[in-house]
Amino acid sequence: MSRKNNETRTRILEATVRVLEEHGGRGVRMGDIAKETGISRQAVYLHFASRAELLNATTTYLDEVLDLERRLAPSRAAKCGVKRLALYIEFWGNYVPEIYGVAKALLLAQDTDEAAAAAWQDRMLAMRDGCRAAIKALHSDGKLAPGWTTKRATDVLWTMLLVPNWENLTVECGWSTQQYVRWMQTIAQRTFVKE
Amino acid sequence: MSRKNNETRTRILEATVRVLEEHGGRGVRMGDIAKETGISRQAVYLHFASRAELLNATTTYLDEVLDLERRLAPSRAAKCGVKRLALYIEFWGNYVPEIYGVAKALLLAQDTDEAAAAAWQDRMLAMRDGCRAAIKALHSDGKLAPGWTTKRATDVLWTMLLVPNWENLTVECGWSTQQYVRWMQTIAQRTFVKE
DNA sequence: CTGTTTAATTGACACTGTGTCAATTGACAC
DNA sequence: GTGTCAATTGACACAGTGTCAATTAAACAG
Repeated sequence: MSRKNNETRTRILEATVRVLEEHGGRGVRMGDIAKETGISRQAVYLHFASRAELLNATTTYLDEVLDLERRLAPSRAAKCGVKRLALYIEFWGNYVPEIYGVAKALLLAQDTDEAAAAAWQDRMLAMRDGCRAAIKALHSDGKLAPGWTTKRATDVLWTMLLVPNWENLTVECGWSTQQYVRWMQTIAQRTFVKE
Repeated sequence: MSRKNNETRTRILEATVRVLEEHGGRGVRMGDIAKETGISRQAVYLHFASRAELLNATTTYLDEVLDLERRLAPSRAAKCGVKRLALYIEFWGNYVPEIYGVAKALLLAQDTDEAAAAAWQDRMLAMRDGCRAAIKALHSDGKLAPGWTTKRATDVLWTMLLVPNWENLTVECGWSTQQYVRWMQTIAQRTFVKE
């Protein structure tokens, strides 16, 4: 029934996460995912219409499993803008490593896949909202450094937090996630906070 | 003869730049490049062994045509670290838009193509050297802000200047290249320069 | 227990894109 | 003219995505 149906769907999603994480999101084919799930390649298409849809569903699945909302709570509850900025960076910096494989796959699929490009765009716009909220909190505390508009500061914070930046600092430069979070907080502080 | 041979090779490279630029580096096939050149798809393989080699050769070609060395000269000749940092950012910020299409294609080819990944890596490491030189100049002027090691500052500057950051600020956020350069200079100043 | 439903399987196929190969054309050089 | 070499055409192998039809297997309802 629909019960078994959903179980397999979940098994596919779990397998996708595993295999994508293992390969850093690069060069993973539908057949690899099917094999990891323990079903035939064609059976995957009984649950997901296309590779892009599977990748997209996997990000949503990860958001649930990793409890995105709970993780976002501290930054949202921050009582001042400075704190909110720091907590948002902490949240995101710890979240990226967990979604990295899937994110990278979605990012690379942009080449040929229009739907994948749109899905990625969506996720990034959601992240942007978080950045905007942090900057606005800073602004309404009167703590936004001179020279910044809300829009421009949001743009820069958003860009700073892009996945390729985390990727470069950790994978290429050998930083730990903790170091990444600390320094991003420091730079954001120096860049956006008055005094 | 080899004369005609090289003319066609150049025509292919020119066509590659054109068509890649036009499509933002996304979804461009060997056949598209051949068509743009005005030759058959197979003929492209008489000059370049693979897609990755063509993309790689195109970056080298662009470096020559755009006179990379001349553009690098001002930052190299800077008489103080602060100036060098600003000039390097200016150089790079104005260079990226000109190589964007090819860079993006190379970036996306990483998914399946090992050689493309290596080629991109190489280019990025070269850019990193420029960053390191600027940070070292700053350091030997005694102007590197407290808390930074040369290595860590280089890592951050390098990451800041990554292509996806330029892409996000211009394509997604609508910044002009001039705005990008100005703000990157400002942020780098605030982040790395003492006082 | 039987008949129905539904997930999954197998095998085949269409389609696209990369890369290779063989046979042919056409221009230019000697 | 003959040889050389770039380029052409057409065919092919190969990998990956997505589709389809026929079949198996298991769960479920009566």
